[in-house]
Amino acid sequence: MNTEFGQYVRQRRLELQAVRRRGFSLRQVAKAMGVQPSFLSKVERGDSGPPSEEKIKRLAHILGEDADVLLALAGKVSSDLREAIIKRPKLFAELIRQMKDAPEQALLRIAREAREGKW
Amino acid sequence: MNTEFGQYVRQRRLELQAVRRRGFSLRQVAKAMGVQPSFLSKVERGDSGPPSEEKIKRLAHILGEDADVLLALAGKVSSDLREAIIKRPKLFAELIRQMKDAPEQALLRIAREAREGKW
DNA sequence: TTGCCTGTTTACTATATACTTTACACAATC
DNA sequence: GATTGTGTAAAGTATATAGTAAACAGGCAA
Repeated sequence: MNTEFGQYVRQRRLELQAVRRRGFSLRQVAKAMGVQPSFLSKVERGDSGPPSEEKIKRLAHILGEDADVLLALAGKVSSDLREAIIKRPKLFAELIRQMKDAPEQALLRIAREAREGKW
Repeated sequence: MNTEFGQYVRQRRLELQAVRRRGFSLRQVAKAMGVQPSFLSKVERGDSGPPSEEKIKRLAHILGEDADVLLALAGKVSSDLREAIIKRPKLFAELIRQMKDAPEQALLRIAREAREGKW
C-alpha cells in the first residue's frame, strides 16, 4: 500500500541491527512498538498501510528518527499540529498556503526567528 | 457525535433561509452538497459525524463560509495544508509548534508579511 | 383534499483503518 | 537434534467513516 514508509523503516532498522547487533530484529522492534511481528513485517514490505500515529511515534523513538518525518512518510500529520491549526484555522491556513510557495530560505529565516522567540 | 459543527451549519442555513427566502431548505442544501437530506439532517443535529472534506467544502461555498473554518469545526484540516506540511515536515512542524504558543499579534504580523510576499 | 414541501426516523451498507491470531519454513545455537 | 530466533503467510476482527434508501408525519397552498 505505502512502500516508501516501510522501505525507509526496514532500511533504518537493518542499519541499526548491523551496528548495535542487539535489539533491532523485526520481532524485537515490533514488541517495543506494541504490535505483532506479522504486522510490522507487512508494514515494512508495504503490504499493509502504515501503523497508527501513536505506534509511528514509538517507532521513531526506537529508531532514533524524527517523528514528524516518519509520520510524513506515512502520509500523516501529528495530532498536536492538527489541533494547533484547528484552533486558529484562518490564520494558519493563510500562513501555510503562503509558506508552501515560499523559498526554503524564507522558511528557514522565519523558523530561526521563531526559535529565538522574536515576537 | 459532533454537535458544534452541526449547530453552526444549521444556524447559518436558517439565517440564510430567513434572508434569501429561497434555496436554503435542508433538502435543497443537501442536494447542492451532493448528499441525501437524511444525512444532512443527522449532521445538523449532531446525530452523525461530519461529512467528508469535499462535501464540507461545497457546503462552505453554499453557505458563504470560510472552508477552513468549517473544516476546523468538523475537526479536519484541508488536504492541501496537510500536503504542504508533509512535503517539509521538520520545517513546518517546528514553525507550527512555535506559532501555536505565540501571541496573536506575532501571528498577524507574520501573516501580513507573508501576504505582502516579504521574503 | 389532493399534492407538494418541510424535516426526521430507521435500517442498512460499503470501504478503510489498524490491527490480531495462528501457523509455517528456515537458520543458528546449545 | 531439540530449542530458540528469524521473517512471513493467511485469515479473521473491531471500529470508524461516510454515507444511502425508503418511509413517515406535519404544514400550506390551490
